[in-house]
Amino acid sequence: MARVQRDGGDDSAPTTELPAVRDQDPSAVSEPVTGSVNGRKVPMATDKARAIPEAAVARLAVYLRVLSGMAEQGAVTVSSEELATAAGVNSAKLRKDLSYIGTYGTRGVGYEVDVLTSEIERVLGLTGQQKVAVVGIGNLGHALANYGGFPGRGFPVEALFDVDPDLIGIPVGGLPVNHIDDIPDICAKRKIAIGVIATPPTAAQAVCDRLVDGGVHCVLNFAPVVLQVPEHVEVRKVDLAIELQILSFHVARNAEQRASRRAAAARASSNGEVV
Amino acid sequence: MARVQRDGGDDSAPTTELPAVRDQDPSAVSEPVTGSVNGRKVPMATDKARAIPEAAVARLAVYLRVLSGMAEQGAVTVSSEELATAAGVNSAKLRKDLSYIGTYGTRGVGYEVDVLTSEIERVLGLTGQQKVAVVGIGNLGHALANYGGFPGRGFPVEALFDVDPDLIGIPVGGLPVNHIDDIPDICAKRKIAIGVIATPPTAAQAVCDRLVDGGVHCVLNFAPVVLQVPEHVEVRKVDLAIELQILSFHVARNAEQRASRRAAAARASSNGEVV
DNA sequence: AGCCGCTTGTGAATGCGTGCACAAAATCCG
DNA sequence: CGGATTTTGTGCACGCATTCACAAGCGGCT
Ligand SMILES: NC(=O)c1ccc[n+]([C@@H]2O[C@H](COP(=O)([O-])OP(=O)(O)OC[C@H]3O[C@@H](n4cnc5c(N)ncnc54)[C@H](O)[C@@H]3O)[C@@H](O)[C@H]2O)c1
Ligand SMILES: NC(=O)c1ccc[n+]([C@@H]2O[C@H](COP(=O)([O-])OP(=O)(O)OC[C@H]3O[C@@H](n4cnc5c(N)ncnc54)[C@H](O)[C@@H]3O)[C@@H](O)[C@H]2O)c1
Repeated sequence: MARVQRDGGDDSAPTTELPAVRDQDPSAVSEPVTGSVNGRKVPMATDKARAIPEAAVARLAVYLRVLSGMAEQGAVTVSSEELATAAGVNSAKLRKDLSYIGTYGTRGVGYEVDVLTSEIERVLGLTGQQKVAVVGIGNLGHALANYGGFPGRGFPVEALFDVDPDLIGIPVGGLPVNHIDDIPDICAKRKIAIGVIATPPTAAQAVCDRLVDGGVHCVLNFAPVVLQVPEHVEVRKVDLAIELQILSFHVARNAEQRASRRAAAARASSNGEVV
Repeated sequence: MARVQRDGGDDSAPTTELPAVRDQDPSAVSEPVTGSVNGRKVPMATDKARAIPEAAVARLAVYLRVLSGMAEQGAVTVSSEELATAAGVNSAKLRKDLSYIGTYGTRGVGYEVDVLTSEIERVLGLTGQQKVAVVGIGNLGHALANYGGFPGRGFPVEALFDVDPDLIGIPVGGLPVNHIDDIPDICAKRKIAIGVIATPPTAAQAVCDRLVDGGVHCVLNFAPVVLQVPEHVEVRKVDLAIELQILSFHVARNAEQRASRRAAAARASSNGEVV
């Protein structure tokens, strides 16, 4: 059963733990069927030590960016309250998120900006550079290849691919475009860690397969299709049409809410309720 | 207190409430279902009728796209199992998602593709067109303005804005670029529903404020900053750097997992365990 | 030194979301 | 016509995530 795509918009992740990937096999194999008798946490995970909820990981990345902004402004320490407001979250949530990665705060004072920064970077695996390849150098691919924000944050774009003969060899953002047939070779050779798919939807699955052939374990997919990948490959998708549709849903919801609230207000104007 | 940005990657939504338009209406309105009687929970929403979890909304949009693909291939009915696999989710989850919007399936048969399509469209508010404005016509803004996938899905791009004098008046994707000072006017006049921000981060908040001035209630933000908006405005963000960092985290995690698994395997090689 | 105020870190409660498993419905078939 | 078969719709239980609330800890002030 191939692992499916993890929506960039959703969440609800099973807390990326280091789990027994196959099935755990405790001493005695329990009944596969809803054995409600789950004993207790199987010994297993010798280093189960950290299991950071996926939702927390996403927020840690936000904290990191906010922190870097604060560092630029000369801040040395920061309290959970400040950081939380700047990141747009609840301060309790922020502290809990930070507690997943260790105890680096000083009670009564706050966190040291640079310490916190490097600890988050460590946990997110940002200590080294992760090389990126972009496939599909069209409208979007051009934008991505030219974007300075990636190399600036430790994600150098080190390979470009397309199928269009007119593009092959042309430099985009200082890097020549290669043919997609070379994806496996070049990715393996350059140790590409992350593949970005910006091809038309029809080509996305084939491109993804080649990336996987080239040893790429992480894929960021802009094409509006659900990619099938082997278990060890992590896919995130960015689907703008879906983002718009979610917004659209809120428009509809609000409109109707307003409508029914008007009705409700009219109906229950006698009460002193304040909403 | 300003409402904060809702991460496009997160979720954890308080279950957006739903219209519950036509459909059956149970004679007696049941008590607020989950109402734990701790005194606190105010009577609240009189029409709390149905609430669609935000996560489900995102998936409904995916189902919709899959359905449209199936319709093109001439499918008339589809089972929850088929649709679920195509959408990359569990079939139980899919059925539960669909149950939020009503009961449109036929037991033993499945769902009629066109019925399901239009019902989802109705719930998502896709029956009409939602006009979109793009602000910041740089690398990314150009790609967005030229992208045919938006108009094709009911989201016509009807205004472009930038601050660069060299760009003003130039048509991009068939639409001339206007100056950002005209945002409020033009948005109000053209009834723009959704604003897309593709400016540098420093300009994003100011641009957002102007969009709100122009009556825009929904914002899709590509700039890596947390926007502060009034309560009634819905913001979703797409942050590519954060997507990459999340992937990076998984690389690190997997590496660590592999390492510790090797160790564990070596340590426990005496057992007959098979991994 | 000792107290006070501030902030962290976390136990516990609650709420959501997911997935299982099954009853209810509808069709098919003998 | 009744039973076998298929597939929906959902009650239920579990586990993750969020939030509250507070004790523990630290620095500074007197
Ligand atoms: N442009 C946007 O703003 C935008 C927005 C949302 C989603 N998307 C999605 O991103 C993807 C790319 O969009 P775009 O606007 O850049 O499209 P585009 O047509 O401008 O570019 C697609 C590029 O992919 C190349 N290509 C085609 N087949 C290929 C293959 N088999 N292997 C490698 N490359 C191949 C084409 O030569 C072209 O250069 C599409 O899936 C689109 O749906 C784009
Ligand atoms: N290009 C990408 O692939 C990419 C990827 C991830 C995130 N982003 C983000 O998207 C945003 C845009 O990226 P880009 O690569 O298109 O940048 P860009 O520099 O190419 O384009 C920015 C555009 O915004 C315009 N602008 C500047 N100030 C403005 C203002 N006050 N009001 C209106 N317009 C203004 C500029 O004139 C320019 O046309 C940035 O925030 C960037 O971080 C881009």
